Amino acid sequence: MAKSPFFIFNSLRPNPKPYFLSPFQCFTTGSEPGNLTEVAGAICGIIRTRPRWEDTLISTFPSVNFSNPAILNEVLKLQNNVFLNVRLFHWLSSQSGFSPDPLVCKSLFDSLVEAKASVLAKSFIDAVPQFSMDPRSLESLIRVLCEDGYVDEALDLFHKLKSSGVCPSLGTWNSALAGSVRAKRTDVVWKLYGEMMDRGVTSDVETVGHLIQAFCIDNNVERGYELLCQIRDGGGIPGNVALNKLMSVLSKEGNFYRVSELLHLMIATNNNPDIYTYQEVINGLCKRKKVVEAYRIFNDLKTRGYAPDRVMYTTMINGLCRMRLLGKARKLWFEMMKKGMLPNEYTYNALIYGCCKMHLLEDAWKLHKEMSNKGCNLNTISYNILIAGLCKNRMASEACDLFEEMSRNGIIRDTITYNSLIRGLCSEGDLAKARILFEELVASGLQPSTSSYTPLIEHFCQVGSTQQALELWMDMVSKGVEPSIYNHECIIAGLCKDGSSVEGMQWLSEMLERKLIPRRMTFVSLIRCLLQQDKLDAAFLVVNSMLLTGYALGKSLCCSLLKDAEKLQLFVSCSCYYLPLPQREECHRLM
DNA sequence: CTAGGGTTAG
Repeated sequence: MAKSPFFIFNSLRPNPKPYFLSPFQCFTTGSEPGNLTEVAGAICGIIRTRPRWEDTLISTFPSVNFSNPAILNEVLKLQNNVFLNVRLFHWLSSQSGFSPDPLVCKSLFDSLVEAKASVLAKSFIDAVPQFSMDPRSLESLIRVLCEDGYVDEALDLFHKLKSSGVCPSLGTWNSALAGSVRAKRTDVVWKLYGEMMDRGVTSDVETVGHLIQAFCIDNNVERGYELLCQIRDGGGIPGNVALNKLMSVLSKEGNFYRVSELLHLMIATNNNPDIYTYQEVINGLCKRKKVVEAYRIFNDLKTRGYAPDRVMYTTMINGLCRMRLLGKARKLWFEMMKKGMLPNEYTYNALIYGCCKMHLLEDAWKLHKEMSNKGCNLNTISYNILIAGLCKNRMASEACDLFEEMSRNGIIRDTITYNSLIRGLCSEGDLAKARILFEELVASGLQPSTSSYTPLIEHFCQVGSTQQALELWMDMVSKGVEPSIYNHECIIAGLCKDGSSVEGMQWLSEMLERKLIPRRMTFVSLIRCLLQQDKLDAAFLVVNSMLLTGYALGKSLCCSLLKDAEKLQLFVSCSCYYLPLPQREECHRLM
């Protein structure tokens, strides 16, 4: 265990001879193999025991010529640690007079690739450009880089190979495509595939499988499906990973005709659907609110011998919770535990969401505590679910406590966190606190969304602070956030409340110009406001555009208008041409 | 020994 430098010197002392040889004489004859091993061992010892061996190595071994492949190879072999070896190599390279041996470079590089140290191997190549690694080694590096998700670096190597006139094997192309798909870098997928085509590489089913997945990532299921049909007609079928991905997208977009077609195809070609496949089907059905169907399939699978795993249970529990079927969700929760599967953060989040939806905040809160006691990873989403649930149930102050707990636990808050709280505080009338949170949202560098402004604008208008709402509007526009139809309507309602009916009309006409269709209520309140101020002509103008928008007059509004029957008659005779027959009849009847 | 799946507001 004596690893001090003194120990090394002691062990060297009996045979100091080599240190007094000139660099060119040193270990070049092979006549003293014992010395070579011994010195290499001493060098390794220094490197192993001194964290800053770079400072002393040369002065300790002044006569050792590290450019000599025999000695360097011996050191590398003895040291048997690829990372230390590379560090030594890079350091030597920075010393003047060092000229690395090509074989040493190759063996170092190969050991890096073998250790799957993708980044180090790539930077090794970049640092030692004078050596061209052989194409087989480069191809292995491409695979390792892709496994680790460094697809740009892999692409760079493809170009290196290309410039040296070598075309990689299909396996290398495929692994690069696989890595790019995994990293969701479809730009790289298409670039690689384009180059494959240019160089006349014949692709196989695996290639097609990757392309199908890339189309799915690009939201282009149609092309993915087409590709599947093509290869099917040619007698091939890609693996289940690609098919399941296609299934996932088809199912989420509700194309259940094709989902079932794909299931049949899988069965017919002996690519039997697995739990991943059915999990995608069930998830899609739930997303499309066909939870009863999903639940039927889920139970069906169990009787047919499939063993749902935790993800599948969670998906089903989540679907049931979304549709307020909390009882069934709880049943599955216990069933899952009985089978020895513990709920994880996804499962907890699903059930907490369900409890919130059913206004069972005690239960939700209990689950939240249980979750953190059991060491589940509480993340932004778990907090967001409970915060939104509390806010919806008028428990904004409890939600604020959770908000504080987040920062204590080091959980990042996102826009949704803030938006939920702002909404909750506004609906309980605490506009001041909501406003502070809004400022905090902006100050923390998050981009506010339409939903950050909506509750504030809505409630400022409701309490008669339309001016503040208008300021928020300006802020919104200046930050490039698109106001919603509802935002417009709130402002109009606020202006009416303030008696600013003319401004209200301006806002309304701007909405109509921008083809934003207000709710009927917006027209009605503006008309009532104008009538109250005896602005009859203006009121009739608004009535006209309301009818043109396709809303009926309605009895109570007609009664208000009938107070000035003469003008109503004038209006009706002018505008009935525009009206659909039932409304025209309604007007005449009311006359 | 291989890939691939699930969660939040309005």
